Amino acid sequence: MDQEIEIIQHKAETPDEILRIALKLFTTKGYYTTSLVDIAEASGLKNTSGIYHHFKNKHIMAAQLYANIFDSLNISIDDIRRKSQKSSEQLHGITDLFFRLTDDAPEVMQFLLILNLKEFLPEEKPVMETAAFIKIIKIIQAGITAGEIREIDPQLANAYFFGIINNTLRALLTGALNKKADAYLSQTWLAAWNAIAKK
Amino acid sequence: MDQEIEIIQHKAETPDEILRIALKLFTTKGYYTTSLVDIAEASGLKNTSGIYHHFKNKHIMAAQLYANIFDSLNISIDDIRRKSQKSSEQLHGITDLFFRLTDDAPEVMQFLLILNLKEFLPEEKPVMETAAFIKIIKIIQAGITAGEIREIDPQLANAYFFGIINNTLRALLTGALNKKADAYLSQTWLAAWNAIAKK
DNA sequence: GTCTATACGCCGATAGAC
DNA sequence: GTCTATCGGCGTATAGAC
Repeated sequence: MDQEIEIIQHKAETPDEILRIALKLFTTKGYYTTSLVDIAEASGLKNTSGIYHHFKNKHIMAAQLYANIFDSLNISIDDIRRKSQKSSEQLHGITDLFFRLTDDAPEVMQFLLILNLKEFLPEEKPVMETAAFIKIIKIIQAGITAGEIREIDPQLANAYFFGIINNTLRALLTGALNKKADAYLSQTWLAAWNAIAKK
Repeated sequence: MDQEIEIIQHKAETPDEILRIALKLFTTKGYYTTSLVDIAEASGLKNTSGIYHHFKNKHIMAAQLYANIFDSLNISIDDIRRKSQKSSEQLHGITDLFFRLTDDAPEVMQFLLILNLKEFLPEEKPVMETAAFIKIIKIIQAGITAGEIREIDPQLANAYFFGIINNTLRALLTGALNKKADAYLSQTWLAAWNAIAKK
């Protein structure tokens, strides 16, 4: 028992740490209900001035979060596509990723699934037009061509598959389901895949 | 050809008309990005004062919209439950309702599916705890008991079924799918029901 | 590069004439 | 019950000392 240990009030000096804290606040409170004072306080700063040292303004913080999240998603999807040729396995990989993120980085999934991005990032591409999600549509198209997935509008197949996946994750993020995401992974994957699989 | 007819700039005097206009703006622009000046202008008023005549403040407009929408949803679900005993038919009725609303009152579905209500109505019940949605869980539970729906956590079955339904409607509302909602109704109902039906 | 202090604008809200 | 005028406050953003 080391009684000397002090509770260190964590101070976030680096831009990345401040961004992480902003993401946390944006996803729990909302973008417009989070003031720069909130972000400064949560970062252990006395002022908003420190924030302006790293970011030109509040909006650019949101834009950078958007870029970071969709970029890393895009990279992850590239990885997944490289590991396997089959659409079913690629979709399984993406499902694994989303469930893992829900347990390990719920703010990221909140950003993707709960926030109304169009409201505070109107100039950014809608989710479905980002590189990452265009690739998902391509995976589905390939699955249809290969005969793994039944022949329906790829956008519709996407809505069905990720409807089940994302809505389950939404239920987890809002507390309607209370185990860890991982506990629902295998059965939810099956339900989602069955919704679009051929035969 | 009646050349005398003038384009009448519509003026919204009644509280209900103003509320409808506010809903439209909240769902297209967002709650915080919609000012009372915006609402006044869209209502054909020169000032915000007219609005304060009907509503104590901006927040209460959102709260009233919330109450109206969930109340009428609750009533509709009661109607649907009265018409049939079978869970499958009740869920079918709710699916019909949601698709019809998406075509006829997209702002209402936007309010339910796209807006992050917790951000500007933090004191209201989360969607899943409203009377309407508690009844949906009851319908699913009854379906499990009756052997129509397979034996899984009702919250999970709800996530699957309405994952497919709502995500399809989201795709419609955001333009990823471009026909009328009605065009996707029958196949989407089938996909959603198959995701939870026994055997 | 973090502090104090402060400017500036927008928006919600009110008072009061008509 | 709609207008004019205006207030107060909050939140973003900046200037400048240290």
